Amino acid sequence: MRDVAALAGVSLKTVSRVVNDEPGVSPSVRDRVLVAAGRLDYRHNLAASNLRRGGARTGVVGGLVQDVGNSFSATMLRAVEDALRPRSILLLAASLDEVDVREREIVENLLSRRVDGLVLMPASDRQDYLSAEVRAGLPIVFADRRPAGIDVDSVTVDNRAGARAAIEHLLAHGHRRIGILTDLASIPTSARRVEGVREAYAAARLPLDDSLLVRDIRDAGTASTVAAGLLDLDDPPTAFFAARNVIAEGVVRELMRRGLQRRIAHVGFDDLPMADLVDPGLTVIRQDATRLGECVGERLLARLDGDDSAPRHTVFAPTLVVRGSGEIRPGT
Amino acid sequence: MRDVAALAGVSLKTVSRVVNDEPGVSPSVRDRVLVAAGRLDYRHNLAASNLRRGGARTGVVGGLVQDVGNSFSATMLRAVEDALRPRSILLLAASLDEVDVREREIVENLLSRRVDGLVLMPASDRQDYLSAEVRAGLPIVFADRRPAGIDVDSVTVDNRAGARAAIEHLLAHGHRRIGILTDLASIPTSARRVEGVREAYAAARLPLDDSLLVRDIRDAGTASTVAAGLLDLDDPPTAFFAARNVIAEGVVRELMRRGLQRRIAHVGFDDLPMADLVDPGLTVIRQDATRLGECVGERLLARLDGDDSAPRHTVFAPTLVVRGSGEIRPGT
DNA sequence: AATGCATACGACAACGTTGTCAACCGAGCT
DNA sequence: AGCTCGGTTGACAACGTTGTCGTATGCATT
Repeated sequence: MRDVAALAGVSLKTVSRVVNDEPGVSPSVRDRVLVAAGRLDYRHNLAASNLRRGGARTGVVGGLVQDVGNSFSATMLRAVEDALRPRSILLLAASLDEVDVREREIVENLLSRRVDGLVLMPASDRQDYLSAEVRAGLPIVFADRRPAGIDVDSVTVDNRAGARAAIEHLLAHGHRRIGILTDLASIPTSARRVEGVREAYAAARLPLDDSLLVRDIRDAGTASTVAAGLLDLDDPPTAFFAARNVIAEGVVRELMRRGLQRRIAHVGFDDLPMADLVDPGLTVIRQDATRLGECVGERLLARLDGDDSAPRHTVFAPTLVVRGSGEIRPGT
Repeated sequence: MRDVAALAGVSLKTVSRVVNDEPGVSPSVRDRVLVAAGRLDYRHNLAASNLRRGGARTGVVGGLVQDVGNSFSATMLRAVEDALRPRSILLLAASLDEVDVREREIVENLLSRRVDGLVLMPASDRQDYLSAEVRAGLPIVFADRRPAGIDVDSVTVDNRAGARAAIEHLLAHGHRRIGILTDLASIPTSARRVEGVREAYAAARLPLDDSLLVRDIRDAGTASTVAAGLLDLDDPPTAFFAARNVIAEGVVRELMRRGLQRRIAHVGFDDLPMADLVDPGLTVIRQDATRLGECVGERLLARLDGDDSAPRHTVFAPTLVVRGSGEIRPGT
């Protein structure tokens, strides 16, 4: 900027006025400055500008999700991005992969960068390390998971009710032995779904065979292997509940491999792009990632606009989408 | 920081030494400073630090893709993120949606923020507005599309060869009327694929019926509609080539709706998560988004490490994945 | 006792900006 | 001629840090 000022024969402040489109600069001077800036490849330094302007906004919010590449996380992030675009707020995105120390590290990093807000799909089980920021009024919105240890906005899905609906659907179709494949037990989302499963059994006054409940499944390949193991039991399940999208994918693959896709029922949690195109169509508990993301974005903007009302916890009800796989009766 | 210094009864510089883990601070003073910092909710300000340290790194790179929510873009970004994580470099992600002014705006914004590098899946047809940055040595890597107007690293797939392989595969199976559904003609990627189609026809000395070539298809719904229109012709196609993942999804859906999925052949470009699970399995030209992203990340790191060799253009060969839908013969 | 030396700490300037305030200029007024 | 006034422009400090250099202290050496 100093060089531009020198080349244009004006003061620093005048260059500042020009790059900020402030009034009170004669057209001829403005032109001289712009030419000089162009010739010197000058770029305005937003960091210095933000620093000088004091507590002003940086125009960046952090978006920490489970996996930027997963369709659920990615779709949600996209919706958040769309909500922020009108204000030209950028998104600093990162994947946590359920690793809690990574969450801590990245959050600290983002806070040092003075992000204007945080969207968090946490990997940790408590987030009290954020309490200073909460006190300071930093906008934080939890996505897909509830905060623990601090009280801030959250937008989640009723996982318990969704899982319960899935199991009730299968029970209603006559199934009594249901293979239940679920994610890391440490993830609250996953824990809630297991609770929903137990609730459904309890409500139906039926016993849940714990040997059919397998936890800590992280990818489609493992899901296939686990499904295979259950199918090889002497008394195999007549139905599966896959508590996450990649798990459902693995189960479908194993059922197809064995040609059992029309004989073993299957309900997934979380929709997959082509779930309606497999045969039979995959019955799922759908959670609308776009709607969730929109709501997260909305909350964040409200907080950025100074809304300091009590934290709001929005819970969306997931919906059962009937497509065929979940309506197969035992012994077909 | 001033407050922390005052509370701890030390100078600014000493606090700076403590927060930066510099040597030469006695344990007792260090403790006093840390306690004071904790009590005052002090956070180190990275922007000010970077400013003072001069041209040092900001630890952020921009990642501009077509759509953060699309599986191809998202998977690629994820791979880039993984490559950058060991250096704790963060990714500022944004979707361009093929809107070229948005690309300009966001890139300018990122440059003002002094990002350390740029990953760009461009929406514009020329990027000469970046030439000053190229001259200045800013690491820029193009993903999935070649740069135009500037010369920087790029990592792409051979779209022409991929499309040609798809058409040759269908021609080899006896098809002569192939419905070709493709994305915006203005996207170079898309244009290359159409070139590949023409090449295949030319090599086989067969005429290409332009009425079967439909461009500017942006989503699965439109793809379904277009496929329906072609199927309703007096002389309908016996095969489809869907030149992008969402288009393939739409075509599959329409074929299934009409129960034609075993009678009309279909080859897609770009894999879909469950493409092997539909019946018949979807034959595709697969491009490995993860591998592409890894390569982009690698190039970026090399440039960040000072590699100033001539720009490298890595081209991956997409592979034909045979699953059934592409091997149906006409008149089955 | 005088010297050397390492260790711990602080004063100050600078990074690239911008808000504040003062200075200048020519035009229009009394 | 002296005045005010709106429109331009510039000097300076400050934002929160850190690199440089200087100073003070304690301790071992001669």
